[in-house]
Amino acid sequence: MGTTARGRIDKRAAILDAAYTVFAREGYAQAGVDVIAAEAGVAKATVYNHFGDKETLLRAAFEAVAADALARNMAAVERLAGPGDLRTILEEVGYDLIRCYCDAKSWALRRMLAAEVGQFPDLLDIVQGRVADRVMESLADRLARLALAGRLRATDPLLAAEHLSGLLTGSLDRRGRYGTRDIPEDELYDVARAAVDTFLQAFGAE
Amino acid sequence: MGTTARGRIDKRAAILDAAYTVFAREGYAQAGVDVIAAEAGVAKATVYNHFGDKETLLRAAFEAVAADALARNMAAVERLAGPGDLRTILEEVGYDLIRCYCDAKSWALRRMLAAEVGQFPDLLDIVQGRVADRVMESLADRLARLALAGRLRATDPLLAAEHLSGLLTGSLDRRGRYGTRDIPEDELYDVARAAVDTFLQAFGAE
Amino acid sequence: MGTTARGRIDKRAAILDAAYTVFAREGYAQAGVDVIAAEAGVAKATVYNHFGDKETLLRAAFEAVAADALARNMAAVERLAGPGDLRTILEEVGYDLIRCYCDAKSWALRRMLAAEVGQFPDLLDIVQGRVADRVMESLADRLARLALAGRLRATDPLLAAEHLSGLLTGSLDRRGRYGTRDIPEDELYDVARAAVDTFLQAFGAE
Amino acid sequence: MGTTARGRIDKRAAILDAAYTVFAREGYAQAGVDVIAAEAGVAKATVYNHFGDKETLLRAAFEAVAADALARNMAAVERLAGPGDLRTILEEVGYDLIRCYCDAKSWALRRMLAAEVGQFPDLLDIVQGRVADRVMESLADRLARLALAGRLRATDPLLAAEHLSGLLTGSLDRRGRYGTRDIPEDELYDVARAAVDTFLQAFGAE
DNA sequence: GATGAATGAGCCTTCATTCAT
DNA sequence: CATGAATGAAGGCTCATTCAT
Repeated sequence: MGTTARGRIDKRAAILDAAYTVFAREGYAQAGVDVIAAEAGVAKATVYNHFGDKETLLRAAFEAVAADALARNMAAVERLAGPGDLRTILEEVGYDLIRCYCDAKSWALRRMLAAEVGQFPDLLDIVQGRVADRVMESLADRLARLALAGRLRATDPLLAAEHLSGLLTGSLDRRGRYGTRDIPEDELYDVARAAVDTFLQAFGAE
Repeated sequence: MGTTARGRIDKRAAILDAAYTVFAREGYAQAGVDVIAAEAGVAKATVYNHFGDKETLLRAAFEAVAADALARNMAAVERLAGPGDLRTILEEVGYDLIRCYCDAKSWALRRMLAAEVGQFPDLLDIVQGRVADRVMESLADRLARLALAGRLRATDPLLAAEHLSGLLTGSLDRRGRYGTRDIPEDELYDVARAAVDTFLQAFGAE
Repeated sequence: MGTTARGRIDKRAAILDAAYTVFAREGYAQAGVDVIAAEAGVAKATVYNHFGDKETLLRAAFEAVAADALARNMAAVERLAGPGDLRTILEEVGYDLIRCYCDAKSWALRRMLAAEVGQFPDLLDIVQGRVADRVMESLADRLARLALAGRLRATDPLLAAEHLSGLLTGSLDRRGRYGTRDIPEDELYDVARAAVDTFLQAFGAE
Repeated sequence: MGTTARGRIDKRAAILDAAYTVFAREGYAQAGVDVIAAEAGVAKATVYNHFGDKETLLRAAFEAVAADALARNMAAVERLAGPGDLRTILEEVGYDLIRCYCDAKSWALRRMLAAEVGQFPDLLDIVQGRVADRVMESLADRLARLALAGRLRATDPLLAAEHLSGLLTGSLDRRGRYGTRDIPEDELYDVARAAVDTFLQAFGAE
């Protein structure tokens, strides 16, 4: 009994994992439900028992990954509160955010979103509404507190957040070739440092 | 006489147009060649006579759109040379670049690239190698000349170009919902102005 | 319980049967898998579930018919062992072999083999290696025993078998118009009798 | 003018040749008219200008090859009239007939006939009516004359012809693997000698 | 009469989905 | 609930044939 319930949950998780892996690897349309089932180690019909149809499976997989991405981005942003040298902190947070952006699952999330936004516009709500917007708001909050504390120039904090974000990620699609190339760690750090440098030039106190 | 050749060329162009439209609307995998043929007003076999297979058709459509995008981006960047108030010029150029970025075909180009880069890595060479990189280099060239002329702070021009670009486009995916929402013109202008403002704060002379 | 397995086996057999019928009637290339599926009373995809592709289906159908033909030819040849008047026995065996040769499925087998040997050379191994050669060897064996028993002239038994076979079947392609005409039973018997007559004239003891 | 007519005839012959080559190589159904046209060095439409459709082209090619085969078989049979040692003559004629049978074009003719007799029964009339039957009748004629001359036992000459033919060709399908293997010359000669030996044993005078 | 381009029908194969066990 | 088998609706591609030059 407990075993069964466990088995059931395990299977569900295995399917979700397999689905995301296969969707990310082959794209939603090209991904076969047989392949997902095989990768999850279950029968094809079991996938349907759990998720009803392929579209629902996509959404479920999206939600799982989006939740994970949200948590990791939030954790990065929240470190902006602490004391210490502002440039150093910003560089660390920036680097962490870049790392989140360049995570394989994040690349896949954005690629799949771009691919399917036309067919499934509600995926945007999952990714943007539940993740990107919240992260951006949170970042703006922290920057606002820094401005209040006199450590940054006082401006529209949302704009500052957008610009920091743009400086950090603006070159990553090109550098990472849309997720098909792994950017070396030190290159990532250079990107973060340069972005923070420009950001502080523009938004630094005084 | 010329009619035949014209007719042939017209059909080829019509197919390319239709292909891009349908690919952009439905995604590469979901797009049916029959639909493309119907939209182009030709028989399905004619599509195959011209392009051999669906994949080649995708590449050809990509190349056509990429060439167009290149031309329009280049035209925008080249205006950076002229005389006049630097902020004003930058705002205009920035606005034009944003307009290029937000063109329906450009959205589609990036979405399709993201969607299919896993299956067709060479699309990256078309879009990035032939367009994005060149535009960025060209932008860096112009910024370098402005720095030489003492109108900008002297720094790595490629970095400056990347940062300007990041500031301009960093928020557009979110604002434009990956191309599914039309951003009003004045919002675009605000974005350009804010980006240029931050850019000049960071890279302005003095 | 058994019903499912039965059903599966039934379907497989039905598909094989239908495939052979349709292949024989229309030729491999012209035969549509939909037609085969319809004739078998299953969905087209079921054919592919069982056999993977059309080529494999052809081979499977060949093998089934070849196995059947082998059994029937062997049964005929094995009767050559018994006692009794040699001429009578030879005539009966000869007649049976001719009947095997003129069976509708045998005509089709040879026709399809001839038709497709260029594209699928391994069909030859199925038909010739597993059937024709074995029957010929078996026939040679029996003739050898008859020679040993002094009932036939002692010669190369394989040659004798080939010649008996040639005498029996040499005129059948013409008479049966490659399987498109049914040869009357008594004509078949005449052919057998004449062949045996010539055979005994050449290979009879004394 | 003369040049044009010549060119026209040349093209027609080239198409017929190419058609037979391609039909023989790939089979009627698999053979593409484009391929035939390419092999003939003309445009596809030219093939249609000359022959109307693929079926007619097949018939025309058949007729050309059948006429050639008839001529060569007849030439072989006619040598049966001459003086000289009967066994020697029979062996030579038998060998020649076997050579005709094993000619690449003859294999192809029979293979294609077998393949398409179901769809185009009239091909049988071309091959059998115009060639096989006539050759057999002609052979029977010669054997009858030999019997009249006391050099062969007097029997039904048509039967004798059929049996000689069966002895000669009975093993060739197997030996030549339906035309996919070249039988060495000396093996062919052995076959002829053995067939004639058995034939004379059965039908020799006295 | 010869050609290049266009066509429409058809065919093999795949795949999301359902059903019976 | 998990599974193996079955299905129907497409979809990419080919090819015999026709048309305009």
